[in-house]
Amino acid sequence: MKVLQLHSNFIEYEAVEKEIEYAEEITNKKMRLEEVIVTLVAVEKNDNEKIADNVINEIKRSIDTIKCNRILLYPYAHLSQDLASPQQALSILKYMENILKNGLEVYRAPFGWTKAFSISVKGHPLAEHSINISKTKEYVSKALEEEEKLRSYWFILETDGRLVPLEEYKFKNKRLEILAKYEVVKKREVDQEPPHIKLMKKLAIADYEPASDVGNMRLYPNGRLIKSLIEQYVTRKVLEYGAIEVETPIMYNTKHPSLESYFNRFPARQYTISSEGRELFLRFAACFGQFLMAKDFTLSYKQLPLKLYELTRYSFRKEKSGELVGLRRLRAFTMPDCHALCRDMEQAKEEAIKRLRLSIDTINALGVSLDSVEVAIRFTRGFYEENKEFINRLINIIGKPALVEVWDKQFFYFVLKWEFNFVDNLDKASALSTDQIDVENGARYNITFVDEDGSKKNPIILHNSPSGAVERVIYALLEKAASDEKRGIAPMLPLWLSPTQVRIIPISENYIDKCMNIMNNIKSNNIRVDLDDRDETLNKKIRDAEKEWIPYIIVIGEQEINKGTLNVRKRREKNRREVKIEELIREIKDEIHNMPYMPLNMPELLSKRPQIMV
RNA sequence: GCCUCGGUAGCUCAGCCUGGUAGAGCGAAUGCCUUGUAAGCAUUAGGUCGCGGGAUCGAAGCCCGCCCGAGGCUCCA
Repeated sequence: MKVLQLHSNFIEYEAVEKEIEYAEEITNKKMRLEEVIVTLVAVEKNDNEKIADNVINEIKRSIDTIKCNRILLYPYAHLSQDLASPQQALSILKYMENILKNGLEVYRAPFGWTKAFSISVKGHPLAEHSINISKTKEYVSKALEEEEKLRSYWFILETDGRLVPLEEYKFKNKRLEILAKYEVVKKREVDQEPPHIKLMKKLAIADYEPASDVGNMRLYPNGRLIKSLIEQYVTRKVLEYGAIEVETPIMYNTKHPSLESYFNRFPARQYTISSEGRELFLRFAACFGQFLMAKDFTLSYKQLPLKLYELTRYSFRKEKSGELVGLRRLRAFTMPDCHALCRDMEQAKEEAIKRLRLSIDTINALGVSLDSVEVAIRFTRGFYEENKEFINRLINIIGKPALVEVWDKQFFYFVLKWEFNFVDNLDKASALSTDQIDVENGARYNITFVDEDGSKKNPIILHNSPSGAVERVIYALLEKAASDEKRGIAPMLPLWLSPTQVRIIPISENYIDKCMNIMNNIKSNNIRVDLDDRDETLNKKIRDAEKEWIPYIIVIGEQEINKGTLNVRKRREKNRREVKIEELIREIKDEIHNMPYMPLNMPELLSKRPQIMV
């Protein structure tokens, strides 16, 4: 709604002729008012009573300052390019008139007439005031709306394939029980903040960015380094599995037919932006881009399964503002997204098994581990009846009981979905790795391959994120560290992810040169090493290094220089020992094995570093 | 969106109830100290107390309005 308020000495208008069919019937064609706030109003397409309420509040606010309580509502279409229908506009105008009458002297010029008018506007600074309030259009997918009506049946799937109704199951695993309650009852009362939020700030990994939208984080150098290493590892893993990496746009036209219907099958909220009259939305996964690309491929059954991969930086989901928590739940996040186009259900099932193994390997290597994750599998009853053996294979590989949700009919685009849920220190569950068997989008996006008999067919598509969102992996690692700390274990990140792996501390500035030599030696072995050259006491430097969770601390003084050894303090073992430099390098390289390496993401001298957090 | 809490120095926070010269610790700068495994000492700089209005001789504090942020609830990667 667009409104222009004019504090006037007088206005005179005359209704000349009906402009539209819906014009109001009127008695007084001429009108003159004095000492009045003329309020020109254009009602726009998406306006409703709630918006009208907001406008009324604005109007009242300015009236209070002007101290004039006579007001003329004057329909004035030319304020907007995006008008509501006449019926809608008139009903909202009448609504506003009624509300405003409560306490004000309100007149309304007739709607739907061509009018002649003269006006004399006062000259004071507050005499003219414009108001523009409009609904930010939010698309809510049908899937999201209908999900609420969805009827689910819950079970626990035993590793021998037995499906035990949830209410009959005796839980041996507390976390699985937590996940089950979490999913089924869908309610948890907790009033603490999750421990990873303080940690992500203290370790200078990530923080909120008030100048952005909520759920869009800033990543400090440590966070960028950690995230980059995880991204590299997952990407390498997926490429080794045989996927082809591509890159696709992050925004799409809402009017595209495939997207519009897909959108209505995916339960998520979107960011939308308009540009040159088009409505665009930001992707919530890499599906669209990859499918739109795949439909232009010429494919034979011989080339299937075809695996496409993209690391989406970013995927956007406009979660309700109150749902966003630290690194657990974001509006912009990075997600590896790997689709496999399969010839038929048989091939899809074979491929799904491979991808389950891939996902298990991936989270194990990342340091989250299958042990610290609870599995949920969801499928339609029909799929289960026909594929019991396949589901047995899944649970066999997983090797522990899983929560099962069964739907009577197919509600989403997939017939089966599994995910690994990390349960945190406050018993909150959130999904990491996932895979889905999609039987709709091949046709929806018109992706085709030529089968053995020469006919064109649509592939079955698998949607796998082997690690889940990268930010969420970091969240899981921090929550694990916090839980270690609670149990009296020194918290730390996996060695390959530690921003500094080795810190060298000279006893005094006299040894800095020698330390530089040692540092360069270690660095040449692809180990992240830095040097605390600040003018602080030894104790202070040790303390600071411990606060940063640095896995190896080396103190260098006269003794070490003379002996040619290193005095190493190892965080996890809380001990000190003397080793030769080659031994230390060997030990570290063995532990990192072949996980990715990136150099230090800060100056190697601490004295040259900006101080980021307390 | 709803509920709750919050916004004071670069950071963490005290002061607010009961109005009267704006505080501490950490960090920073400078100097002293030259260190043997989790905080050495001193000095200095640093604030539009989120914004606007009201009542008051006087507001960080009381009243009203607004803005911003966080956590929780529903959900997902």
